[in-house]
Amino acid sequence: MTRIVDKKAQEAALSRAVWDVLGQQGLERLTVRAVAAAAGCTTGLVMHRFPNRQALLRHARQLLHEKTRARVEALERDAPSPRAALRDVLRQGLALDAETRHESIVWVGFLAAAVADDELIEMHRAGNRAWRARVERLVGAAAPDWAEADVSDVALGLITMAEGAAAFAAADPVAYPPAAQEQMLTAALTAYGLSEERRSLSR
Amino acid sequence: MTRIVDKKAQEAALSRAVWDVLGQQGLERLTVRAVAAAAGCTTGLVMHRFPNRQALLRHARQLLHEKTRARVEALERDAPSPRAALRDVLRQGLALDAETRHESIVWVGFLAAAVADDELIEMHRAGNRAWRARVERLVGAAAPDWAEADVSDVALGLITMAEGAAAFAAADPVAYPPAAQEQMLTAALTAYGLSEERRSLSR
DNA sequence: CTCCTGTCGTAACAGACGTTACGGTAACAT
DNA sequence: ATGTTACCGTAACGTCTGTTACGACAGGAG
Repeated sequence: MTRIVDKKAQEAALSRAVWDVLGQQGLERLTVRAVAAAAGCTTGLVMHRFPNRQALLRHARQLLHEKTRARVEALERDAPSPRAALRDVLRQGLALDAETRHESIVWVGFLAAAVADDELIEMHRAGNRAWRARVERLVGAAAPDWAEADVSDVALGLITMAEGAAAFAAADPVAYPPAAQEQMLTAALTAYGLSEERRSLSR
Repeated sequence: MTRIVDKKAQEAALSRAVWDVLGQQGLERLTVRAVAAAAGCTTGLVMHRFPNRQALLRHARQLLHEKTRARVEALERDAPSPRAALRDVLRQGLALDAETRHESIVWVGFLAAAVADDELIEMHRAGNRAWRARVERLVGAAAPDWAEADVSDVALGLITMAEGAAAFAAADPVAYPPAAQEQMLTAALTAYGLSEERRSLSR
């Protein structure tokens, strides 16, 4: 009939191009032409795969969410203990290397873009609430005897800290090197009584 | 000689217009025309006061930084104790009402814009480092017997938590109501042993 | 009053933008 | 081999962008 093209792979490649432009040139220069150039094609292909720029951005946002979720699930599955799982899952959200630093910049870019796009902000909220629920579950597993309210407060403190640290480190890698972020996370987990080293008796 | 116009006031009004557009329409719609419309003037005045769009954005960024610094200094000056100062200063960084929520959106917008503007990112870094140094000083005053490294780790955990919470709450006010943010902050300060309620003996 | 200097609205410019239309091309079915 | 259908590069469209140029206007100085 017609020749076969891997549409999903093309869409993923274009989404990666969106991440590249967003991370290296910023939201203001995130044009269809720039994405096409980063993907090594022309605007013809981009507009053939997506009805418009909005749909392209939304697909790229969705794919980023799925990517991080897969990474988190793998970390959680492979963790030797609930507290290790909590620590590893939070750790992956930091900006510790070039890739995660890039991801954090892209995350901020999408958040800024969501101001002008109702569906983007809705996607952010859905993903963020799932993320929060996950960390609450991990905190609950790491501290089974805690009251629900304490689990909620601590989980919130942890996810906001991780996200804020990633944003700070992405914007100023020199001032926030990986070691500083890791020590910050360790200090927080220890303070909350969620460190793996020695179990705290209670809060 | 010539008629007198309050240039500083005009620049401030235009900067407020930048904040308005950035917070309500987002970075992508932050055009010179939109700023002029929000300020109730035309592009003629905008381009008469600023050499170009970049300078307008940078001035607005600078003014936002000075605004929050003034607020923080007042809070710090009026605080009854070092621990109250720390708590109040961190609290003002949260997104607890419409104004601070708006400020947080604007902050994210400027951070996203800084990807494409070397001077904006440099301004962010300078302001952020000053902010970090301030909180480190406040933590040191609130816990005089701590080691320098501990002060640094805890201060970093606190500022990243506050910034992350503001961003989350601005993007999803329903899921992150003021009470949740305040409880999160209280829980963190208590966990770190920086609560005002009862002095912790040591970390 | 008459300059005259700074103010700022109006209008236009070139370029970049998202989007549409079209056509050459390549691969599959027959 | 030939027809057919989807693919996608090319080019154009109208719109919107930052920026420039110009001129009308206002108010202190002489």
